[in-house]
Amino acid sequence: MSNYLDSLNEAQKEAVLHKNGPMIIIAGAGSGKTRVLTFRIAHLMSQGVDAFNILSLTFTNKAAREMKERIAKVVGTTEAKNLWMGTFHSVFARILRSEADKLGYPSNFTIYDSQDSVRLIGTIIKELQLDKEKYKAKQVLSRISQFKNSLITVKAYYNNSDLIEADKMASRPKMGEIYHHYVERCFKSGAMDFDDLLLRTNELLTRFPEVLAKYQDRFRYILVDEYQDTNHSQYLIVKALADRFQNICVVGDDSQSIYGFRGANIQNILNFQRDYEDVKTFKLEQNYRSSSNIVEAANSIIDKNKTKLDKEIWTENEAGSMIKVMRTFSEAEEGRFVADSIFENKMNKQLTNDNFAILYRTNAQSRALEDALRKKGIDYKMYGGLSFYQRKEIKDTLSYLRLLINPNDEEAFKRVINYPARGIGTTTLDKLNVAANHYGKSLFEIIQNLDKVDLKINSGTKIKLQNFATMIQSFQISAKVKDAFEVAELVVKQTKLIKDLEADGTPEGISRVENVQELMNGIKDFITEQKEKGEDASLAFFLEDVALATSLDKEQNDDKPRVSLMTIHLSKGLEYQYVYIVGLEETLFPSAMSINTRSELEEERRLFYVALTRAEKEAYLSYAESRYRWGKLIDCEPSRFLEEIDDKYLEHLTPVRKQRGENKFLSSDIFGEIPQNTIRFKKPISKSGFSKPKPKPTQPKFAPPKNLKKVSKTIPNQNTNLFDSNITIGNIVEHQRFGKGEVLNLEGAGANKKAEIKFAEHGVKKLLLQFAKLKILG
DNA sequence: TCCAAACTACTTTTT
DNA sequence: GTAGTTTGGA
Repeated sequence: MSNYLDSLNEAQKEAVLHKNGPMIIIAGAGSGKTRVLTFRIAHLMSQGVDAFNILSLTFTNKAAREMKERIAKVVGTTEAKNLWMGTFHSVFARILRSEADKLGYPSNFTIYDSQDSVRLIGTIIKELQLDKEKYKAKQVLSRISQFKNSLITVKAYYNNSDLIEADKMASRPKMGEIYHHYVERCFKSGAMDFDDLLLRTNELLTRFPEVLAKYQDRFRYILVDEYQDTNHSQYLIVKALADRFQNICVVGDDSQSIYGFRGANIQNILNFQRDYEDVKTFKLEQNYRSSSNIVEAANSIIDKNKTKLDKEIWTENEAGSMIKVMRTFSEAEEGRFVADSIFENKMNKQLTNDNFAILYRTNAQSRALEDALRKKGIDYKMYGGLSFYQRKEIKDTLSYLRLLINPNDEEAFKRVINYPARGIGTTTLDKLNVAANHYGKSLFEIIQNLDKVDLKINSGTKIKLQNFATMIQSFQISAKVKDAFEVAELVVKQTKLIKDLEADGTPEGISRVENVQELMNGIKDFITEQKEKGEDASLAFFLEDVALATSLDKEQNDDKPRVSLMTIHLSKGLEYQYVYIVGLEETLFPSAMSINTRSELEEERRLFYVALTRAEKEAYLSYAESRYRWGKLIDCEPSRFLEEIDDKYLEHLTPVRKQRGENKFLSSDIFGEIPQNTIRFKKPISKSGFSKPKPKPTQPKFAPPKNLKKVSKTIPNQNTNLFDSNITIGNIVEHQRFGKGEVLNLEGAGANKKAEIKFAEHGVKKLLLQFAKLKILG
């Protein structure tokens, strides 16, 4: 152990060696925080603390796994295994399962993801016959989420006239009612949403003192990573558990608090010293990760924030290159610039793809970047976005599995009752719903007891429902003797789910089949791995793992090194030699939603700080002058954050565009042109560098022609105005989805003009020319 | 009840 | 530009 200590600096060593009592480690970006946490846990164990008595809460399950592995290297695998380590959600889901009966929940409760929650709220809004324009399911959910994270139960809501008044003012007077129904429906379905996992834990610990005492006694040492991103609900859990022994160690960096939107409370870390007595404070201020240019530039940004703890991040690393700033005229050019630059750096420095990351503010930005990388033949992997587990076919398959584990799971039931189609439509489902609400039973209980309820459904439908119930019950029986993979296989076969997808025949259908097969492989891998580790390999646990895995946890194991694409939020805690931060434009980053209050803007600024401090060697910042957003081409202004970095850390790049014939450049090939290289020049120090002087005085030659955007907008679009075009009978046309076909007949005029077209693969269809995007081939 | 075409809303970030 | 929802015809 002692030789490990030698590798630490003074501040780190002190933090590792401090044993008892409350402590806070304020750890700047790249200051070796994970090392400190790892060694601290290892050190505690070497001092005789039992692994069972240590609870360590991390931000992702991946981080927990990695830390466990590192600890295992110091103290041995068997010992490390006994550590309680994971995200708040997964650790407390585990505890809630074993204590579920106290709260009236089944131990096999389902975990609703946001999609399930939104759907349920949508259903409730419909049932209450509320205006869905005023009550947007997503917004309602985020409001309810706020309540839950602040421990405002339905009862507390009704006792709080301020909240009621606020919702009235927002013309949503029925908020309480929706909240009430939502909580009841979740409970009846045996389901907890993400917030429930924390809220119910709090309920468990407050309502049952003996349970609290038990876990207080178990978790004698508690460590919380990324403490700046904990919400009130998490704060209270930690406080309750640590109350007895007060061996609480929180680690965090207020400058990296970026989850305010989901209820994270930066005050938790700012006030930690006030919450506990005799708090020891440790500051890790030396950055080992980044070049000093990057560290200092990042400091110059975060200095603009008013709310923060006092600390000074510094580094001994050499200055390194300037931060490169790139202005491009479109998002497509931005993509090409990034791809070219990665390619260039790879070649010049003989690096593999995994040394590069591209970070963006919103997931929607990934498309242009992916296109550019693909064209350049650079392998990449994208994190987040529409995740595998959120795809329809995957959710449907999982819903069967969920339903057999917990038949009361309403959302799962509704997804699969008529999928694949078995003749149970909305009418029947509505009747079932009415009955379920009337009897206070779940949908599944209703179809199990069709004889006892008066549903006014015909006998044919009744048989279909009974068959469905029987099928699910047979799965349940199989699940008792078979393992998760075998059950899943049975389900996929019996329900003809794959067959249904295969019958589709379209490319999308084929990829859906592949996805389901991929899921099956995933289940297989999961249970083999769990069995090897001697851990829970049940279907129920697989479902929990899926529900609580973060996007970073779901990394596909793949031998190829790949460039990483992700949102800045996801990049927290990671590091790469070369980092590209794209889309530095006003209303995109900072987001238009976050420029109204000081605190929101400060969070955006912290986000930028996080992004920049991911870089070890070089950072590239880029912005486009125009970009497609919500389907329209809009003009963009450079982000204010660019101006906030001291110019002495920056170097401005401009793409060299082909000189010969700007006409060609403006042709429809406009997005296919690839700049061959980049030219570097140091820009004179001037703040106005980012405002848009056009034409740009320094490099008029390279500045995009003023009328560029107009030109690109008016590229003849063959899709519009076609309804009065020269399409005639006998033309061969191509449709986006249906492919090639022959025009058999035309009818109507103007906007109502329709064509009857015989498609090679899809038969004869009648299409409104106004909408059918037809290309005339001859 | 089902299917396909038409329409719409979406884009801030996530456990 | 896309996914999910609504509509209308069979």
